[in-house]
Amino acid sequence: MATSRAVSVKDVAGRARVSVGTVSNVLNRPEKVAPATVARVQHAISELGFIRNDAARQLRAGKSRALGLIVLDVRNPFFSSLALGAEDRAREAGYSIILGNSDEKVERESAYLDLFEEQRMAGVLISPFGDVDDRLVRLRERGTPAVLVDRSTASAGFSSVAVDDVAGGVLAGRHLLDTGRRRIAFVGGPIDIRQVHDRLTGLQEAASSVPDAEIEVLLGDSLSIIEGRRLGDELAARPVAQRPDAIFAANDLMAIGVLQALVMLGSIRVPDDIALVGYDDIEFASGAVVPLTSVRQPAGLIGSTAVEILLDEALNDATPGRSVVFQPELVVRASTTA
Amino acid sequence: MATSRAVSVKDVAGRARVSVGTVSNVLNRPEKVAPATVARVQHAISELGFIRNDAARQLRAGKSRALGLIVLDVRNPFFSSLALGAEDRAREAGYSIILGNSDEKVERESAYLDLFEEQRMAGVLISPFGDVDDRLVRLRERGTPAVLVDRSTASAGFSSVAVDDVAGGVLAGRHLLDTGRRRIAFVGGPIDIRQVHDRLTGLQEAASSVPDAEIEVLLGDSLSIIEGRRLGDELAARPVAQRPDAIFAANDLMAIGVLQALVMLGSIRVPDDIALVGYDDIEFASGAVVPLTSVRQPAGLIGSTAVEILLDEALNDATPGRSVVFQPELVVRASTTA
DNA sequence: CGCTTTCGATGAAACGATTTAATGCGTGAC
DNA sequence: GTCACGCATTAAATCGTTTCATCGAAAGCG
Repeated sequence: MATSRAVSVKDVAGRARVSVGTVSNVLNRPEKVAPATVARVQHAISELGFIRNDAARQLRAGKSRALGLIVLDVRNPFFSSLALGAEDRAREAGYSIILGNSDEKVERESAYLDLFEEQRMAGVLISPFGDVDDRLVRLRERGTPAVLVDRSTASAGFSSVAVDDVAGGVLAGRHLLDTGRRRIAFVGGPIDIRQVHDRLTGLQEAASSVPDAEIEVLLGDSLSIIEGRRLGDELAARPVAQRPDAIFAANDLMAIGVLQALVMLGSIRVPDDIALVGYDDIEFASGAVVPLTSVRQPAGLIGSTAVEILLDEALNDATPGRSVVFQPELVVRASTTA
Repeated sequence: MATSRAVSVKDVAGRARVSVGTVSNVLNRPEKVAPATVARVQHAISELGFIRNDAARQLRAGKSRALGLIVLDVRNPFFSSLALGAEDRAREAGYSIILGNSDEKVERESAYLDLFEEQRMAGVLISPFGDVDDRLVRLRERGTPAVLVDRSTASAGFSSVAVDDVAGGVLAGRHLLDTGRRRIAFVGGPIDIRQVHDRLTGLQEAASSVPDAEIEVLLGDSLSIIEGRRLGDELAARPVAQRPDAIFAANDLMAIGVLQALVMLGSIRVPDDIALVGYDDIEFASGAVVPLTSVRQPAGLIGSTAVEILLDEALNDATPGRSVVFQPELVVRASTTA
């Protein structure tokens, strides 16, 4: 490597004939420095092509200027939108977002928490999969606040931003029941994912007021298109009499998978034979084979609100434990109405 | 804050009655330390809950253990998959990925490059939007190699991993022509995005051998569903005689938008009235209103290969300028065949 | 003309880990 | 009994920035 040794504040100071302290001041509070000196230093900076070393800065500061975000699945458009909302809000405040993908796996989730801990993140946003309360408490003790996204029950006094998933489940269930469906299958992922659990609870709640309503629960390994298709295939393979007349999928990814299994492979008509409701209202829901009725969540807003709260706790020592809950909204499309 | 001051190697050393150097050795090369000492130190570490400060480590090392990845749009499943492939490969090597979203904007792209430069990234992967060659050259001079993803022409001697987009365009074009289409509209985004340019070039190349083939070019502001829908609406609003009989969209997002405009709003039949080909073959393509014929790219493989090359350059000083080009593959579905 | 402010700039001391050259110590060879 | 050697450990230097106490000079005031 012909790379010459990196240029530091020391070099800049030498070139501009000032002390390193002054260079630092020019960088961080130029108003405290005489205009002529500022100009001289800045000239030296650009002449030498000086770039501030963030590691040194962080070491001194004891804290990073980044926020960690751990989501269940980056490939889910709901989470990409959430991440985008978070990123935009963070950037306004001069922070950046480090995105981690737990992929619904505890080891990966835990590995990212380790990483964020080593990096002394200014704060952590997490859509938890495993039981991370202890980890988050430890982080908080070390001065890194955490905010739970997409989880309404504020465990261990953490702030949270979420959508009322039980209400969402009720919305979906009631809609299906209102349109005359009685045998509803819930197609979900791991039940220990809180979202899955709550949406199912909402569905059951809606069904409890309708005497002849039956609910069947099918759980896959993950909330993905593939798993949706697998469970859809299972349903399609049944004799007609044993099929449900409606399906509520835990998210749109699964719903799209189910749709593929029913309509494209199983030649079952949606909604005529089976009605279908998804969750999240991702952009692709309206463009599906049969446009999907879905429970909409304001993904970007969740992300930006969570960052807002997190920064408030990180910068202003705001008390944690705040809990923002958005209300979901049912978007009716062809998959449930003729 | 009741937060007690952070525990450092010094505290661990004190507790284990060894020097800080030994603690560092236990952390980084335990085999150099007597087993009994290792045990004692590790015991102290867990007793005190010591977490290594990455900033200090990096400062000393002069280099981060992270790779930066800048993509045009995280919400595009193609890029999420690419990012996932990159992340997996990086993790195997003990590196992490910092994901940046340029959103097809030069300022944001540039801001991420600044950030990565300040962080002394071990390497940078970028799917470039603006003209970033100068920036990348500067990074390289400072010891941070860069690999271009999704861009085949290796500018300024950088390595690159991409798919032959011209070939992809030819594939799409030839398929449409083979199925009897003659008036083909290309629906794309900013033509200065290389992918858009090359895919169009491929289409034109395919058309050049068919005398009565006509190509019309419609360019939107971004490669998104929304823009696709807007351009689709434009086409749908035309009198029938002035409509094309086929559309090649620059990516699946646009194709899905076009599809929504044609089928759901414009009641134009696909493929009967107009055939449609997309690009990327994202997971949602097969589940679209009309399952989409698309040109498939191995997104995850592109990501992992790029990381592989990048790490090779970063760690082993491998010579840059390597260029890996994957061949695209046409996946035919209902949007082009009855 | 002295005395106090004010302003700008300085220099040294952190921050927390890694790395090096040096040290102590016991062992085996002669 | 001395010397050399290998091994485990240590002490000190280092990375590049920020911060804080300090200092000098110029300016304001009576």
